[in-house]
Amino acid sequence: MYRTYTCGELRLNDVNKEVTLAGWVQRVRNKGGLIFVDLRDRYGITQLVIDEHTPADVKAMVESLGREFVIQATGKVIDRASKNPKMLTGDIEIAVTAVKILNQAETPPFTIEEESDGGDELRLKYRYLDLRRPPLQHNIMLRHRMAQSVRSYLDGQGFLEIETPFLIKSTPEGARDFVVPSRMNQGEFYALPQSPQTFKQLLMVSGYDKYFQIVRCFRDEDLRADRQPEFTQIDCEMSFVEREDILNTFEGLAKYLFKSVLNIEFSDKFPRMSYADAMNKYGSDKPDIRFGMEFHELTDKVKGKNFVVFDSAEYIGGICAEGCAEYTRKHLDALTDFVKRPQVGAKGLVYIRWSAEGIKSSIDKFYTPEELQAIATGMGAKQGDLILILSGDRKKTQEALGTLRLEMGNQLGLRDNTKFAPLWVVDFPLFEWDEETQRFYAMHHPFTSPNPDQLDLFNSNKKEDIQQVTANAYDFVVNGSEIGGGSIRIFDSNMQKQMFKLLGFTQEEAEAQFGFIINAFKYGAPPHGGIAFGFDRWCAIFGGADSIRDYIAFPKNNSGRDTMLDSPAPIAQAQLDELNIQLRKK
RNA sequence: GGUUCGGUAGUUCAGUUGGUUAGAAUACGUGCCUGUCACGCACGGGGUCGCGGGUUCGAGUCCCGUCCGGACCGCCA
Repeated sequence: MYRTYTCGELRLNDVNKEVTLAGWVQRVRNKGGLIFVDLRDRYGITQLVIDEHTPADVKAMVESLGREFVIQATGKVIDRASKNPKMLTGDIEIAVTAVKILNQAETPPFTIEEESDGGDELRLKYRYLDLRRPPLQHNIMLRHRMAQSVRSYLDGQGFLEIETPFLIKSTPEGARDFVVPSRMNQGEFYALPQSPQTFKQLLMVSGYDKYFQIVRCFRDEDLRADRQPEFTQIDCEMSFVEREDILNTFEGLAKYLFKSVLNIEFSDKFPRMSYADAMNKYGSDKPDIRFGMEFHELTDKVKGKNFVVFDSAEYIGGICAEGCAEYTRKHLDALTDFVKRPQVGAKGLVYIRWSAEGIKSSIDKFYTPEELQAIATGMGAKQGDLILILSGDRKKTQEALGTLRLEMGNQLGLRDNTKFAPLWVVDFPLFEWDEETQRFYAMHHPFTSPNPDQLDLFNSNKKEDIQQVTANAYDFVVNGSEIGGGSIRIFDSNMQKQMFKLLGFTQEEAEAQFGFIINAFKYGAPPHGGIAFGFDRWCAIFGGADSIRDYIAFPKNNSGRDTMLDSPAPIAQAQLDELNIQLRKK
């Protein structure tokens, strides 16, 4: 037997037990006559002690230990002379009588402790070492608990976990596909699924009325801190349901996870907000409602004072930053630079400071103090507050103001990662008009149904009507992060035909791409709908982190590379020959 | 595809206007140390300043190119 206990479980009431532990040497503190060794495994750290009672050969062996050696240590649990209240095992230590080196280790390139000295790139390259660190181990364990809770809840609700294929067919809509060449069908390619969307709808046709899967999905698009080319979804679909049924079922899942993983209870129903409200109040379809600072539209209130910027703007809106009237000119300039960065895209920033000395603004030339005070009061501001105003195109300006709002939230410490504000966003537009290609795209996907009260608009074929159609779709948002989204699907073939028509598909194109599902729907498709959650993101949010990378055991870097494997990589000529693929010279 | 920041010791970083032998911390090695737990003290080894070119009497520092990495925009139905 390699061990009788783990390095995390021994306590004062284990004193005098003869134990054997196994693990990695985190640190050796050699005091001369007295040596301490921190022995680590995934359960914790236990201190080994070598003193004058320890056999000389054991002491010599301990003196030869290096960081990350794998050892087995036997000894007696003793009450420590000097306890460490910061450690769970800090009341005891092991008086070592025997040590065996199970494996030596080279000195690792960074320190493997709570806080590593290594940079991100290096730690990704040696991911297997980074994963030894307690913070990463906690993340991986959190992910495990989340997955178990999801299964336990959905199983309890009668859902079946059903696997769907990874080698499927490429479709030009949506994200770029990862493609896989077929050896047996030369010149043809599989695609890896962006999601099991069509399969789960087929499973509804097959009568499995509650389906779920914790499943890997693939998208060949550029990465972000919260986006990986392969990621995991909690993919769900139900039959004989309306929107309300779905929202209730999965609000139940969310509450179950909050309770079982974080021990946070939500007694009230999660708030719901229309897409239009979200854009008008927060400039985002995934608003962070941990704090207020809602937009106030000023478009009709501030025009006509010869301030050309405002007079020519389609939209003027502002936010009120409570207690920020004392911001210095330098600070305000920095905020101006922030919104003028190309990523945000505002042309400038107008401010109104309402301090004890009175009202001061960047537009004093055009507005009297009384007018400015009226604007401020109309926005619910009081003395001590700072008002920030952007103007321009409606959508772009709202989005920029939304970015500024989040920045102010960050600066004012209003975005506390231990607080959670879940939210359903509903009534999204069904279509997005693309100027470049002069056609509509499905905002969600082409199987999303319009809201039941929108059918006249949906069938009208007029561009201005179509643009207004809202979808029977919903997103689940937590703390400004989109955690999940779904819709009630189209199950009527005439409605599906109209959908393809509006998206600019000919009958033949629709047949070629989605023939299998159109066919399937001819044989008795039940009304159905579903939702998919970004599992990695959900884990990161629960862990209070911005990046999903630390919740994925082996993630890719910003350029989609695995620096540990050094992939992607070229393949052998023989492999290419077998696939009948010839690489083009650059 | 774009914007922006970075690449100097194993690691994390500093390096002034272009000027002597490129520094610190940490890690590593050796020695001392009986209550450490970020142990302490002393000594020591450790550098193709990402790579290529240019300007200059002289380049870690300035210029051009290139590679790599981070954040973001586009993209992500």
